[in-house]
Amino acid sequence: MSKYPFNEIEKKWQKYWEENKTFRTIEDESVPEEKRKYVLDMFPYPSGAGLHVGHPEGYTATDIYSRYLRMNGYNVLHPMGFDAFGLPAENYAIKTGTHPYTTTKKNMENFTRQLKSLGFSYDWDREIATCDPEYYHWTQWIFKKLFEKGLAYEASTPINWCPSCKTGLANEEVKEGHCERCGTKVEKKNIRQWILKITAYADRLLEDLDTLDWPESVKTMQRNWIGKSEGAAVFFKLENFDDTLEVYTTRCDTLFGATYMVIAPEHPLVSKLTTKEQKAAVEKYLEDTKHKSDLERTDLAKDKTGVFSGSYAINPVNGERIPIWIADYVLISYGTGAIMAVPAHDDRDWEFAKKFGLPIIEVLKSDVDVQTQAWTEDGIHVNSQWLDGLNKEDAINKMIAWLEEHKCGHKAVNYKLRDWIFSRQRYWGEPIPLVHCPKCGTVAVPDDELPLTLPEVTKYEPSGTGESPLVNVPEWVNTKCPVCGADAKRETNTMPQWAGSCWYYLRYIDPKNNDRFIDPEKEKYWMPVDLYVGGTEHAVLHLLYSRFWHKVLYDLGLVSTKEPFQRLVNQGMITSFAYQKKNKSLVPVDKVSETAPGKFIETETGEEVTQVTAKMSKSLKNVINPDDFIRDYGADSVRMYEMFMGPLTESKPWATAGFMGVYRFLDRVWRIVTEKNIEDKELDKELDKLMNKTIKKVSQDTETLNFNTAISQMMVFVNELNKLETVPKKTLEILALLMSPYTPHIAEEMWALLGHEPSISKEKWPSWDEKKCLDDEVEIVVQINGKLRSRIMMPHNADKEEVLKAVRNDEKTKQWTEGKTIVKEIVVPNKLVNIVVK
RNA sequence: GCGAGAGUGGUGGAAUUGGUAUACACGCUAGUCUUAGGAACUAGUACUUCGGUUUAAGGGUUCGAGUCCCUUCUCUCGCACCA
Repeated sequence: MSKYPFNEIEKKWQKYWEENKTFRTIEDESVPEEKRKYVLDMFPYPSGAGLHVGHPEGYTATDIYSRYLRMNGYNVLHPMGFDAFGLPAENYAIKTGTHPYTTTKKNMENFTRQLKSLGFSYDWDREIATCDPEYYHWTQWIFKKLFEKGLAYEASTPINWCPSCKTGLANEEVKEGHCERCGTKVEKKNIRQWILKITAYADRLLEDLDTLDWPESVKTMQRNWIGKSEGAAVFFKLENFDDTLEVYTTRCDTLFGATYMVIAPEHPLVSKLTTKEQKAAVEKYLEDTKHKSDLERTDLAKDKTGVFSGSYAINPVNGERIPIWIADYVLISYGTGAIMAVPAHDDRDWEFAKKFGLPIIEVLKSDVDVQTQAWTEDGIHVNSQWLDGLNKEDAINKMIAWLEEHKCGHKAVNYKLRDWIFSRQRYWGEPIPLVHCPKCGTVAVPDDELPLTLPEVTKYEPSGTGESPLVNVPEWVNTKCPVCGADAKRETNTMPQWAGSCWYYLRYIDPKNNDRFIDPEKEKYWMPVDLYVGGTEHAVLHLLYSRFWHKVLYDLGLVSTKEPFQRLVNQGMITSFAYQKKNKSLVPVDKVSETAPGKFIETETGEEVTQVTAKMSKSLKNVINPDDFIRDYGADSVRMYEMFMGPLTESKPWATAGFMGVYRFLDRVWRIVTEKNIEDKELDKELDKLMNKTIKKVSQDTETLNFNTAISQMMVFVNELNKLETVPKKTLEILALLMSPYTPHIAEEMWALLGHEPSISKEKWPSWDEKKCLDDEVEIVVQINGKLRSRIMMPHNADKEEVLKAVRNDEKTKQWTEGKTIVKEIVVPNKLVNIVVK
């Protein structure tokens, strides 16, 4: 009995594919346009921990799809690379002095080894790394395009600042108000930043979502993130000042109910509006809010706080004096940082008005007493002079017309989307290719000086002043102005990690081009990406940023499509089993024993625990390392199990027992090929039918990415073959072809054992004969009043009368219909008959 | 609070989109075998008082509902004082 020698087989074929460049892709012009496909994975950050089980899930899915397409005559671009700038390598450098490139390179080598050990059919000649100067040359070049178009600007903006690490942090590096690295409470600090004007593209980013084949959930998240809202700007004259206060409102029709105004503590008019009497109180309030974190400020459950400024505004519609308050429930970052408060019809305003004793005026007919609770539903206007009796829509239109006529307001649109803070005070990122000249201002580094490479530094630690470690390299910072030649200084901020991933899918198309970022002919050949598979965690970051950059490139005529990723599929997360006590606390896997099927206890205490699914974590001891399984059971098993677990898009738990089932399946296939009699003989009718049905199901399910059910069908087919004494060679050839996208190593070996030349990946995908998939005789289900009562066999496509005749003669049916009146007979061809009786 | 999605055996999950619920796999039970291997093979495995009953709970539409509609509950994810 020979055991399935996966280790030997897998090494052998990986070597073959590499040496023969089996998966090298070229832009073959003879392939018609509709036969060119670009299948892309989200490239990984090469962390020190190596691949986790989530990586092979998405990567296997695209690999199966790519191999399937190639066998169906498509020219497929399927590349891989590394998102190689990133904080872990830099933090490690701060701790140990090891250059981030050294760490990153080592990790990339490890990732490459792991990816190759899974047998993915990437064209490795197209590999890229975002930290490679040949690559970031063009990241800098694209940044220059943004800069030249006026889409990059400098501003002083408050950012998250860790006083212990002496550095600014990205939002994603702040966990619950504390520094992810050292746990220190994060503060706000004003730092000079480079900002990209993504808001200029808000409308197009929103509208073009409709043209994409993306999961509805991701589109919804992007829509919410962009957060377009339509309303009006209203100008309020200020009492005692020759100035106006502008607010944004979606309900300008409730203007008659505005009883006070609120401006954010950061609003530029705060000091001007604060009267002498209120000065002390306002200053104390500003000091208090400054120390609150974003989390504390936006916590819905907290009490409203605020302070009266001492000044008044004039309501433009009725000339009423209304007090101006300062409160942190109004955000400076949305709208104008000022609101008109209508406490009768807004929960937040109502709560604030109650706390500070401000008047509440009903302007929409309410079912409740607005003095005791806010009415936030619709209603007909009251107490609103010339709006009384109107509905919401008509009142809004009439009010906007009035405001425009009297020049105290106009229609306005607002977005939640803010401009993208693009600079980081870090070393390990792309240098921003700009020079600050005292005479010429900020000037771009000329194209022939790109790439502007990172200099060597002795210390990776950021300077204490909120600047990047690059400020400590005077010979790099001090330069000449490219325009006038005067002494000038380089920009020392670097780009965020998102920069490199904004356009990497374009570089794969032309990865070695030293003259331009992409050859337009090649770009036209492959773009857009036909299938993009990755996790859902990038729904509003990478996937929004890259759409933005792509649209800028499109406007410059540098790419031919409006959108980069035509179809997006989110793979589900692979979770793990964990065990939960009655009090909902989780118990590590190694502290639990199974006493009976489905019964688990905590070993030490004997307390009953229930099996639940949870994210993999070190503390729960339920982390699965794919390397272990590849070593012990082979890459084909890992690939196939991850596809067999369930639908690609669902999150599902890793069950090692289930994994063994797939391993046994491959072992069984191996034994059939190596131990059974294989003869070149005709298939009997039943086997031929099953084979054709299998080809059909596997083809259709692979096409639609329903890999789990395709695998089920292969198992059904193999279970049947396993019963045979002598196996027809044809069936095994077909099996090898069907398996080859899923388990390419064993399929190549089978193909060779059956006497064929490699590589099976170059063979044509098998086709099925629809006629052979049909059964001559079909089972017809007989229902009486919708309940299953009998089954009869009928020839395929028997006509209605024939079927009914047979049903009436059926003994069991007779028993159920005897003495009753037949009201109706429904016949579904080849499936069922339903007789309704009384 | 708002938005999106999901609830099917002991477990992961099928169900040609309104037509035989539980395919395939795991686990379990019994047996055969022995190179004792996370082996292989055979049979069984939703519940049942054997009439029937079952797709989170209840109601509706229909000849017929896991699938469509309404109500409720639970879970997951995202956003969250966005004026």
